[in-house]
Amino acid sequence: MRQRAFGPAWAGTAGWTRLLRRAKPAAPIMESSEEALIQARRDKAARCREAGRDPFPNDVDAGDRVEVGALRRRCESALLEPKSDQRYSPEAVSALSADSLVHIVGRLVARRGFGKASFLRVRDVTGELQVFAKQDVMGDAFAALEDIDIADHVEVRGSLMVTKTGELTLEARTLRLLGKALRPLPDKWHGLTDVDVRYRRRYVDLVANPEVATVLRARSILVQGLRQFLDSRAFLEVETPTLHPLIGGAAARPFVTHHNTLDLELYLRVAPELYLKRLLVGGYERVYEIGRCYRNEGISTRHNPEFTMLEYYQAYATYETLMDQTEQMLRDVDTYLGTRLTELGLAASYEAWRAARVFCLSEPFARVPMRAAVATALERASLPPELGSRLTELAKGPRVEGAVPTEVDAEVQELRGCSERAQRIDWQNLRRALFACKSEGERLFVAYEYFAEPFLHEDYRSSDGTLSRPVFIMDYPFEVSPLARRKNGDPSLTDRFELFVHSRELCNAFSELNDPDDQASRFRAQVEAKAGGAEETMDYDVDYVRALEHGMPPAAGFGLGIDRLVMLLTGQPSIRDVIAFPLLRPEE
RNA sequence: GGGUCGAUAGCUCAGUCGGUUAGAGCAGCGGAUUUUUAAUCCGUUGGUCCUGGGUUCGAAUCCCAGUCGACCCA
Repeated sequence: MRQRAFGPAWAGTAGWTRLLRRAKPAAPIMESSEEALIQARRDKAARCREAGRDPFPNDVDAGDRVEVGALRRRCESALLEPKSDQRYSPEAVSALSADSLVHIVGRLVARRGFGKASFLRVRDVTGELQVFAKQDVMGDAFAALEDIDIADHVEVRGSLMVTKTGELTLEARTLRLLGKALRPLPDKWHGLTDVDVRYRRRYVDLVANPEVATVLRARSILVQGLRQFLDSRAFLEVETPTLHPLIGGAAARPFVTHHNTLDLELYLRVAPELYLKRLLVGGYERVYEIGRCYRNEGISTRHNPEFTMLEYYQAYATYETLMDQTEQMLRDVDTYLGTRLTELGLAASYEAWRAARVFCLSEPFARVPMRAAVATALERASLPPELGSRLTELAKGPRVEGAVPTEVDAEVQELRGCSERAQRIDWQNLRRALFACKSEGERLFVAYEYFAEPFLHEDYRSSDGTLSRPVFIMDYPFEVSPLARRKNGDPSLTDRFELFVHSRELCNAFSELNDPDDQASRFRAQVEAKAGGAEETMDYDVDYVRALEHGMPPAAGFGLGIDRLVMLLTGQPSIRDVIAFPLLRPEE
């Protein structure tokens, strides 16, 4: 794609130079306002060069550079009460700094000129600091300001002072351009709001909307927190292939690709599961992988075609062990997030996210078998309890909208009238889904999805009733769980749970199926389903069955969508808000 | 896939019932200003009104088709 956009790769440097020369006409033609803005900045860069100053120097001595955040911490004792006002005592600051020179670097984000003086605002990765540039202090160095624009990278050396409004300020002695920005930043007050442009030019979004940078930082912290949690429990982080010859590990449509030398059709992995369990066969008892998975599905506020998943596998554990561990893990990473953000001076963001949460992690999570969840849901909707065993009849109604009402339609009308909640059930799609079912297990799963899942946040509440309580839905039918171990005493179910937080699916885990013969029959069922027209199925993985035949220890496995975890804990409504570069249709 | 809404200056937005040369704020440029906080004041540059058709004496505005996006539903 890149090569098509920029010309053949072999064009080389000469080609580039020609292109650049052509792009810079002798007499600038202002075809648009944007070009004029860029040209003005080019002109300033040219002026710098003429004066012997490189607008893109590479000789910054960062040895004595101080981060703005460190500077503020250093001056913390000079803060006046209340400290939240961020006002400083001039005497205290001057006593602390003792007139020593301070060196900062960063991007110029604001500027207010006063003739022979100027207020600048410089931002580095830790924060922002005001700079006061005065001609009488800087002398000839003051002239450097003429070639500097908002958005440029600069370095400033000077001494700390406090303005009469109490703001900690660097009084500049020298100021140097470190990197010319040829394009302006968006509106300083309104920033960049066009959602499409924000995702396409995330580099601008991050500068214009600092809270975006905080969310992505939170993502990084959460991944770090998950690693710490697992590392401290003797898990081994591993990497398994993302190029798979077979589809396996999840019910999803894959991306297809091709290896030239092997002339091999390959799929981008939909899940790492089957490789991780091969490692259990090989003798590792605890492994995990945090990695990208790819599913060829639609794009929505909850789906991006590539997303990051944590999967871990623990030998000699069951899904019950993992439920306890999951509660602990979520509480631990949330605490870690708060701690780290506070250390970074971002406590306010964390507190705001936390205050806005409509769920609670502190109380024990609910644990509800799927059948019980359906029964409860029917009861809460004032629907007849025997409805759960009449699902086949429900599926028989005509599925075409606007068709002549039949007895079943009349029945649905009656059911809908049972309660306000019964009206909110998506009966049409429920029937459509039931119609496609080929087993009791699938019908139970569909009943759960339509009767219970959308209402979990209403049915399971914190002890004071103000927040929703996370709930483990347990014991999934084996037909929808082709890799999970059957339940002792009820082979129609599996030892599996999914965790829902405020009705959103977050985790999926189960005791692993390690009986190779049972696994083989499950694969066969998948293949039959595919032959029957199902699109989201797994392939029969002969090698995986062979691995199981070598003996896999009893184990439990766990999966968690990292993107969804970040959305949940940082209160982001769209998955695109927690992915730096979400998939978009190409420009033009 | 369906529905709703949207696209006007680099950014954020006005634009009446279809009617003169499409406006404002920010940014930019020129000037004034040595403690500002979205600084202020004076002047000023900048437009493929998403694209293509149509209706009309006349279209940013109305109609049709398309592109892209957001939200909701599937």
